[in-house]
Amino acid sequence: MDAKHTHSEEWAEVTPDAARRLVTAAVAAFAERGYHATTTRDIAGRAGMSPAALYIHYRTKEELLYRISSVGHRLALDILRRERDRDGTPAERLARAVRAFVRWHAEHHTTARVVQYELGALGEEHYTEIVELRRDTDAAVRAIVEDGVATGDFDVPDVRGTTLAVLSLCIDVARWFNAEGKRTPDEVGELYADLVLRMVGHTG
Amino acid sequence: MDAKHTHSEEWAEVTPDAARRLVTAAVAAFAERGYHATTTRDIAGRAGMSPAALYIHYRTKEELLYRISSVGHRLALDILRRERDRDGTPAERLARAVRAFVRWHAEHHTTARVVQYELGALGEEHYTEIVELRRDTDAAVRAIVEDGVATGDFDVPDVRGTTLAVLSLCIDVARWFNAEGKRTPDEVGELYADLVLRMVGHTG
DNA sequence: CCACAGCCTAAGCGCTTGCTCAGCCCCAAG
DNA sequence: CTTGGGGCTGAGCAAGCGCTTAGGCTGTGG
Repeated sequence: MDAKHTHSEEWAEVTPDAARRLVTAAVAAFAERGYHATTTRDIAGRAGMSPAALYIHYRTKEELLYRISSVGHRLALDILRRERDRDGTPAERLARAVRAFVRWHAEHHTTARVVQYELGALGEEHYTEIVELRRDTDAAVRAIVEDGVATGDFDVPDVRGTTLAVLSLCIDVARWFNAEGKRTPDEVGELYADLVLRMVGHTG
Repeated sequence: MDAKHTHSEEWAEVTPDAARRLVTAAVAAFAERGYHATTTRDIAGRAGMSPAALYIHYRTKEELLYRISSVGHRLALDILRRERDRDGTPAERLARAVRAFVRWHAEHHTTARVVQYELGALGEEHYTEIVELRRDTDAAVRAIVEDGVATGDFDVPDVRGTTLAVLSLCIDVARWFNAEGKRTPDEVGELYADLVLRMVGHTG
């Protein structure tokens, strides 16, 4: 997993070029209509190829979804882990983590939508693999919350429940965020960082 | 819209009996696999009928989804409006509204999942009709938040954004709630009411 | 020049989909 | 008993699905 995750380089690790074009086409289609309502012909068409070309790079349509889900989950997890491991007070680290995590979900809301809401379409083996990554995501946020409780900076009666709520809140940004709306990803990140600090009872 | 919305009477307004059996069968199937992955044969089978019987009560599969979505949205909206209009301080009213709204989403999480996450499969006319109900839902919560700001009980810099976040948080319960999990709907409602009061800066 | 591997397409196979239709059963009204 | 209509089924249609196959380009190494 590389350092830069800018918008244009989101799928840089997917090669060759044709395979990457298929991934971006599939993300657009899955986000718009959902996995099951998307046809392989639609994906191939958006990537400028014939339907058969898809099967040179991916064995099935589900494998395409798995690639997207796998890369997406790893990107999101890396964002949280990076902020968890940085210096600063628990409040600073939690605020930074939420800001970055929410910004990613807003900026890449099409990718995030597929990653977060199309899990159920994965095959059994792929699904259990992804669930593992989601447990790690939960653990990363919980670690920061627990640090804040230990130092006395946070007042959290139910750490697991609050962690779940924080993640749920941030993830759901992918569902409602609209690029044509009036809020920028930065603004949403800022608002949510403030709300989450309130949720953990940070008095500042 | 009637007073009681207990588990067994959720679809009491749908008649005749066969039409109601189809609705409950469709809710189960849509919640499990999603609208597009569910076949009319599966729905009819769960309701104990032949595939053709579905079309005596509903013109299309989409109309079944619309019925579910319409009834579900109205039930959820009524819960919020009832608490909005009751007596009490803004904090009490907001806490009660969140408790009841979250409890409904947890208890009826299969219905809620369909209602909240399968909107996109609705036809254009039905979709715009449902979006109207969702605007009303947002307005109901916002009214309570605004009351709290007016009385000085709440500290909310961004009313629209905070309202959006509160609703997003509550709605997402339908996605992750698991009936076999360790939290009861009541416990989740209690936790969430507390978290939401923190989000609106209620000092108590 | 040829050989060959990688990438691609046109055509289409087998199957499932949403939905239809002719006709049956059952029971209340005449 | 006859009539008629609502609720239902078995059979099946047209369309669209995921995916496969046979074969054609194109560029590189010998």
